[in-house]
Amino acid sequence: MERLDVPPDVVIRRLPLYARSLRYLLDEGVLSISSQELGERINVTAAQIRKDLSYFGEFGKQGIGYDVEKLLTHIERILGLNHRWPVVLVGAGYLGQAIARYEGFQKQGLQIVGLFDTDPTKIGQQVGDNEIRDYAEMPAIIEKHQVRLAIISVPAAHAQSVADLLIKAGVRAILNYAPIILQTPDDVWVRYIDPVAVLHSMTYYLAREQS
Amino acid sequence: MERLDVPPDVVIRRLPLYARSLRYLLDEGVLSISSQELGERINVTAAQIRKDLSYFGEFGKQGIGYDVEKLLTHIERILGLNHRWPVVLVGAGYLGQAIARYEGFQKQGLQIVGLFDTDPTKIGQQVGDNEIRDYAEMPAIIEKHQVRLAIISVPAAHAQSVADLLIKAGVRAILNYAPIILQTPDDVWVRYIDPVAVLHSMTYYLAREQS
DNA sequence: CTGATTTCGTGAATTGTAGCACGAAGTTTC
DNA sequence: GAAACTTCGTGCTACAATTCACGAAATCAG
Repeated sequence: MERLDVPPDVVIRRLPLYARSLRYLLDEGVLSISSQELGERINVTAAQIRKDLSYFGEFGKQGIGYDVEKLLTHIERILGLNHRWPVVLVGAGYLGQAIARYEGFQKQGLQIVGLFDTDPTKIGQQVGDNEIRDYAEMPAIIEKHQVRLAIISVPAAHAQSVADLLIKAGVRAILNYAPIILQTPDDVWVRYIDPVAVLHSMTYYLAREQS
Repeated sequence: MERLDVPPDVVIRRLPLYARSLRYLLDEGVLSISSQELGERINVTAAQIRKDLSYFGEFGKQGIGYDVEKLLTHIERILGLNHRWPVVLVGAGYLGQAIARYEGFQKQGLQIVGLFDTDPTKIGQQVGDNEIRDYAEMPAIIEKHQVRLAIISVPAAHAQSVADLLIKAGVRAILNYAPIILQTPDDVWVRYIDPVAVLHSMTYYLAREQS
């Protein structure tokens, strides 16, 4: 039976973790895996994996499990990873440069096609494969590559105005490293990378341990 | 009435966001704020904020709202942010160095007391206030500063063994930037920073937009 | 070929989270 | 100082997510 329900966002967020684990398994030469075993690797229950996948079809075989390569292909197609996604990166400070140099993006279908900063002393510098450009060039680059995905790594004080610029130029999804909540239209997706908040949530538990 | 329920983890994860917003409000000179207004700033409903806070006490005043400074102090105390937390950072690649140089940690009560790498050419180099040290010095530094919080920014292939070392030396909470799920004892807290997974969950929606 | 075993997919039950809505307590207006 | 407002804290309800548990389908052992 095909499911017709819309998959909840929590499920969508787990799919990339399944995909990554399957990539590692493929590298290890594992051909097939059960929901049980996969779950142990990523600390998720077997039932959850089976239910999550059931939103998209039937990919497993009773008594056997899942064919690693096939399931990976399915999940990548579901996530739209069967083609490359052009991404612009705004903010070329230490963090922005580290992001620009990280091969993990390029390897996983995310191609940084533009790196921007306002600092005139930085503009023109080469960072990995990218040259740092002025904000003024952003709309043209976004148009040229049909970019819909952006990463913001500018100081908090500038993040909102950068987001506004990006959205005006056609960006529909933003990954924001700046420690501030962005106000955006309903049809724009925003997610946050917030290490300080994450650490602060852990200090809560550490503070309560009997030491 | 005092609540006796254990606050769920989702609530604990939101507290740092409330705290941050209150810090901004304090800087802006705002003295008092309603749950409604605070909610609008961080895209959370007013009821949720009130309910979250009710796990810890009664901090507001009917008809008025919350005293910004007082509420911030309360939340910081709840999160254990009334004192500094020593942190070790393992992995001094581009990302690790960017993290080490980010002032946001130091400003928010997180003090990096050790920066480690295995690369002999890096050891001894200065990165911001920290010198890159060999793994061999980790246990001593962790012991000396009573470190319980660590950040891992090494390649995925080494993350698990680094986590094992850290835990053995006394670390109880880990923020992991490596794209791999760590296997740890139940009494160790682990959280992940995973920008590729986050971007991949957004490509799902982008791939489905009528273009 | 039969019985034991494995593992999937999924409805049902359980657990967890968020939001509503209202009494209470405070402020503001005139 | 009374009436209109504002806003909190929270019991209750509705919604969402997770886990259980079982029939079905496949494999394996002898």
